[in-house]
Parts: sequence; C-alpha cells; structure tokens
Amino acid sequence: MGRKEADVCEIYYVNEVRVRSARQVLSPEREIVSLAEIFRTLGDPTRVKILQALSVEELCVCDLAKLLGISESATSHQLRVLRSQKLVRFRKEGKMAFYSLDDAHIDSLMKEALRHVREGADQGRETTERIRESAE
Amino acid sequence: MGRKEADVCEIYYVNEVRVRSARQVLSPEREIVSLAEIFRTLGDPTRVKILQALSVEELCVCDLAKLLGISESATSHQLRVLRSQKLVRFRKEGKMAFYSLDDAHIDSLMKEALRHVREGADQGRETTERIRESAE
DNA sequence: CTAACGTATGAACAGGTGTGCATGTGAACG
DNA sequence: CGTTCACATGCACACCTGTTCATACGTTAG
Repeated sequence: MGRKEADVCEIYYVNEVRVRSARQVLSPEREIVSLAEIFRTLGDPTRVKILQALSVEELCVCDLAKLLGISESATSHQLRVLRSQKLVRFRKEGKMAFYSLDDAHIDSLMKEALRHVREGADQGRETTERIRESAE
Repeated sequence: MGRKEADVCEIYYVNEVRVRSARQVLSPEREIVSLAEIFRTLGDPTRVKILQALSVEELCVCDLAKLLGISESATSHQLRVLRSQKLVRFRKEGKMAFYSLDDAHIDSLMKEALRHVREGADQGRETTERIRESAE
C-alpha cells in the first residue's frame, strides 16, 4: 500500500484522497482546452477593446480600426480570430461588413473580470511588473 | 465638417457618431490591459486545470504536479504566474506549500465561460480547426 | 469595361510563452 | 554537521502570437 509510483513525493498517501477528489472536478480535456482557448482569445487588449466597442452597437471594420488606432488589416485579422470563436458575427451590406457581438455570455464575462480588476488587483499588478522586470 | 483625417474611409461621417459612442464605453487603457492580462493568464489549459483543482481544496505543488501529469518545476512556474495575478495564494507548512484560490470571482468566471463552451461552441471549434489547418 | 473602395488573407518577422533542465534555497531528519 | 526533501528560479529553446506589408477578392461608381 501507499506509494504507487517511484520516489515522487514522500507523503504521497496523505494527499491521495485530495488528488482524487480534485481530479473528479476537472472538466474533460476537450472542455479544458476550449475554455483556455476562449480565455486566450480574450487575453489581448485589442480584442478586449473590440468586444467592448461592439457591446454598444455594430461597427464596420474601418470604424473599428480608427477607434482602435491600428490598421484595418490588423483589425480584420483580429476579427477573424473572434469570428472563429463565435464571439462576433458579421453582416455584409455592399462592400461594408458590420460586426456585432455573437454571444451574450461574453459581455457578462468581461464585466465580471472588470469587477475583479477594479477591486484589489492593484497590488497584483505591482507584483506582476516586479516579476516581469526582474525577469529581464 | 465631416472628414477629419485623410482618405481613410469614405463614409466616415456616417459612423462618426457610432465611433464616438463606442469610444465612450471603452475602459481606460490601464483597465483594458489588466483585463487582458487576467484573461491571458486563464488562457492556458494547465492553469485552468490548476484553478479547477484548487476550487475544491488546497493542494501542495507535488500533488498538483501529479494531478496534471507535468513536472513539479513546470507546476511551480505556473503557480508563480497565478500568484502574480493574485489568483492563488499559498500557505507554507514546513517544506510544503499549500496553494488555494485567492479570488472568488475566478471560479464564477470559469463557470460562466464553461457555460458558453457547453452551449454552441461546437461549430466554433470546427471553424477554429479549419482555420488552424489551412494556416499551415 | 476600368478604377476605387472596403475588406480579407498569406507571408514574414519581432516579441512573447510554456516547459525541461540544472541549480539554488530553506526546512526536517539522521 | 551533511543529506534529503519540497519547492523556487534562471536559462535555454521550441512553439506560438500579433502586427505590418503586399496582394487578392467582391462590390460599387464612373
């Protein structure tokens, strides 16, 4: 009894129960990956701005580009990413393409995260910057 | 009146109102960056698993490593990232370090995102894979 | 038709990210 | 004391990401 695998952790048997119960809560790999994919998609300032802007009303590519201060090409690339995740949809009208939010969850996700940021994330940011600096 | 900048978009004046109102909703740059940072932190399968596991109860590094199937070093590296964002905290007991969630928002964030994934993200994933394939 | 426009996309490049390896640090134990 | 253990960290390297540039596509105007 006790140690199942080689010398990994002396007190293995103590936390085995915890590991087991924790493993049960883990979503299946596919869901985990999808989850991470969505968060990674939201993990870019440009895309956050796009989604915030579109939360008001639909906008065309060139207006988004002007709003963001980046090229229309870069904007289009980012919109492609957002489209691939079904976060935005678009409607073609002549040569224009009007984009809008495709998913209601996203807005509440961002608002929830914003609440987190506005609360006690100040020390967090300091810590981050300290680490990032010392890493260079 | 009308066109403010050089030849960017012919119908500039039409959507100027939209751009203006959309710009008002945008959070200040610092908040946007913080928001994106948090999402980017959540945008990794390993870290998602860590947070899901810790949502049950605190775990030490070596148990997390076993649970995740990666090295303790990699686990420690990821925990450092999560710490820097104040997403987890740790308690030292002898040579062990027990980690637990530091923020209640995070769990609800992940659950909200999970709801999004479980709904209609299937087509989304197909699209993503199609794009990823054609990009190689 | 041609030309111009708004948008989309492929290639390329700088910069960033996650993991393994080697090593360091502090605590517990003989 | 020195050794072992759990954990942390610097470095290196393969991989991924976001932007720019050049170009192509479909639509509209002349």
